[in-house]
This record gives sequence, C-alpha cells and structure tokens, in this order.
Amino acid sequence: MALPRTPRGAWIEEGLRALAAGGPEAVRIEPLAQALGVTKGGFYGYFANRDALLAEMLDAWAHGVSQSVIEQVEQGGGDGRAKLTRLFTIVAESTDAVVRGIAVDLAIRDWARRDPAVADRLRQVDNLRMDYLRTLFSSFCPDPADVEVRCMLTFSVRIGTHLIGVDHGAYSREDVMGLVTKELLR
Amino acid sequence: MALPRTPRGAWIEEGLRALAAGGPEAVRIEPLAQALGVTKGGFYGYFANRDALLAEMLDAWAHGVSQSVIEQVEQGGGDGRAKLTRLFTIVAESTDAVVRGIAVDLAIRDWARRDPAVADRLRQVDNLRMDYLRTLFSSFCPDPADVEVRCMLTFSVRIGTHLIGVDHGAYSREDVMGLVTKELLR
DNA sequence: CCCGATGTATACGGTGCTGTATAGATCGGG
DNA sequence: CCCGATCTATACAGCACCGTATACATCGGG
Repeated sequence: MALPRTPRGAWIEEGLRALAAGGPEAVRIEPLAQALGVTKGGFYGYFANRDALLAEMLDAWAHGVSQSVIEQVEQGGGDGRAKLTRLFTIVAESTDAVVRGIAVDLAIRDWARRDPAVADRLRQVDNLRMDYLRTLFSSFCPDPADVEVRCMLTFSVRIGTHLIGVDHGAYSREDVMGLVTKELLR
Repeated sequence: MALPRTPRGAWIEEGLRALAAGGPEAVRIEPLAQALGVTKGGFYGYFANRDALLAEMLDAWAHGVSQSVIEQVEQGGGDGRAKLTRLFTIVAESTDAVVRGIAVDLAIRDWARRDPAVADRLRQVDNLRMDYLRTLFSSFCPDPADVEVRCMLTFSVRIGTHLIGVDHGAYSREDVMGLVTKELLR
C-alpha cells in the first residue's frame, strides 16, 4: 500500500485556493494537478468528476469554518463585550488562512448567488454564526430588535469592508473599523 | 447602410446580464450571440476581442450607475434624512434593472477582488457614492467620525443583505432592514 | 522478496470556446 | 434600381480542458 503522495485533502485544499482566487469556474482539474506538481491521473481515483470535488470543497469549508472560531473565542472567557472584541480581532486576522480565510468565504458567498445548493449550505453556516452573535449581543442588549440590528450590522460590515473600495479621507480603514466596533459595542 | 440588427449596445447589455448571472468567466461570446439570436460573426466588427467587451461593459456600468440615482434623490428635495430615506427605497427597489441592478453591482465587486483594474474603477464609483452619502449624513451629524461610521455601516448593510443568508426568527429581512434604517438615521 | 493494491504518467477522443477569413445578405443613397 | 457599405453566416485552425483507458511505479503485507 503506497501512501498517497497527493492525498484527497490536497486536492480539496488546492481547489479552495483556486476558488478563492477565481471563483468556482476557476476550479479546473488540470491546473490543480499542475499546482500540485502532479498530473490529473490520480484525481479520478478520489473524485467522480469536477462537481464531486466542488461538493467536497463546500463540505470541508462548512465543517472547518465556524466551530473553530467560536471555540477560540469561548475558551478566552470574559463577558459578552470581551468575547465580541476577541471575535472581531480573530476574524480580522484570519485573512490569510486557506480553508477558513476570508477570500474563500467571499468566493462562496458569490457562488451562492448562482447555485441554490450552495446558498442552502451557506445559510446553515451563517445561521450558526448569527446565533452565536445573538447570544453575545443579548448579554448586554435587552431589546431583541436592537440585538438583531447589531448582529446584521456586524455581519455586514465584516463582509463589506472587503468588498467596498472607498477612501476615508483623514481616516484609514482600520480607524473606521475601530470606530464601527466601538459603536456596535456601545 | 443597413441599420445594425444587433447594435454595439446589445452585446454590452447581454454581456452584463451574463456577468450578473455567472461572473466574468461566464461572459462568452458564442453563448452571448446565441442569446441575441445571432452568430458571433458580427461581434468582432464591434470589439477587438473578449477583453475589449469586458472593458466596455465596465465603462457602461460605471457611467450609468450612480449619477442617475443621485439625481433621482436630489430632485425630490427635503432634508438629509428625507433624502436618505428616499435613497434607501430607490436602492432597495432597483434589484431588477439590468445595467444598474444590484446583481451586476455584486458581480463587479467580486470581480474587483481579482482584477486590480476593475478594483480601481470600482473605487472611483464607490468614492462618488460615499461622498454623496457623507454630505447627506453630515447634514444632521456634527461629528465627522460618526458620519464615517454611519456611511460605512450603511454601505455595508446595503451590500451585505444580498450576501448573507440568515433567518431572523420572528422578523423578516424587510423588518430588520427597516430597523437598521431607523437606527442609522437616529 | 515478490504479490497485489494504490497512486501515477501518458495518450486519446470529445467538447466548447476563441479569433480569423471569406462569402452572402441587407438596406440606404446616388 | 443598382451600388457599396455594413452586418451576418459559415467554415476553419487552435487551444484548454474533461473524462476514460491503460500501462508503469511504488510500497506494505504475506
């Protein structure tokens, strides 16, 4: 039994890299193989076809994404505001990671606009995140409507900052995001 | 002089439709021709190649997008809050339009993440919109930092609502957006 | 140490698209 | 009414990729 030089997970990870870089259309098997330093020969031993890879990429993302962040935040302890602050920091710093990086997140969001199956999966993940956000905000916001507004704004700005290309005059983007955070934790 | 059965603008509009539906990778000349009920024969009379079409699509979007909305808002009169309210309504209702619809907007945002030239163009358009937002918020917010925060949140949530797939329990998305609007105009 | 399973390289036909070339159709102006 | 510019259909070579088939390499177990 030869141990796989290019294990199943390598295809998925490289696929996610391609997804982040160019959307689902850019996930092509032959370029993936080239990036892995292999030919596509082995690919079809793991996956039936390209769609099977895309499906597994989605699975890998959905499983590996939220839980780890929530655990990371929770094990630090503190009250709601402290946890939210920590959450914001972690999310802002996770730009680089491959599977759970923001680039994959944004690519999947765009993908979901076109593929209902992807949209369903995204909704599940987003609901998990949103539920967690709600518990944190609820710890210091008595009004449920207020909680909902803050959650929606928090979620939106966390995505929007990567999709909006404006200048802020005297402020840097980091400045503005800091001010936004302060406002949301008011 | 035969009048063009498939004028230049038709290719651009159909291209934007394809862009909205599947991203820049989905803008393929032969399918476009098929959608127009023509073959690709005439295309290369108008455009040098596929990239030229993509560039002109971007131009068409950049020119036709913001100015009309701003004029529409301005000619209604009223104070800053009234104009913002009108702006929110107009933006929320422009989901369907082809060139200036939200689908094209989101597709271009995703495109900009990968193509620096597109990102530059998007930044110009976003800066125009943001400047207008700033003037409106400034009319009733004395603190420039507060203005910047509200602008960023407004812009983000206006995009985010189309990219976030969460349920809100007892509230509908419209409810939440209404509550958000009330908060932002506070 | 050799067998067999697993992973890999290579070759192949098929598909969908690009961009070019060329000939035919169509309509307005002289 | 016919000429010529403009638009269109068709044919073609080239490219990138898909999915299959097949033979070779590699390593662990008997």
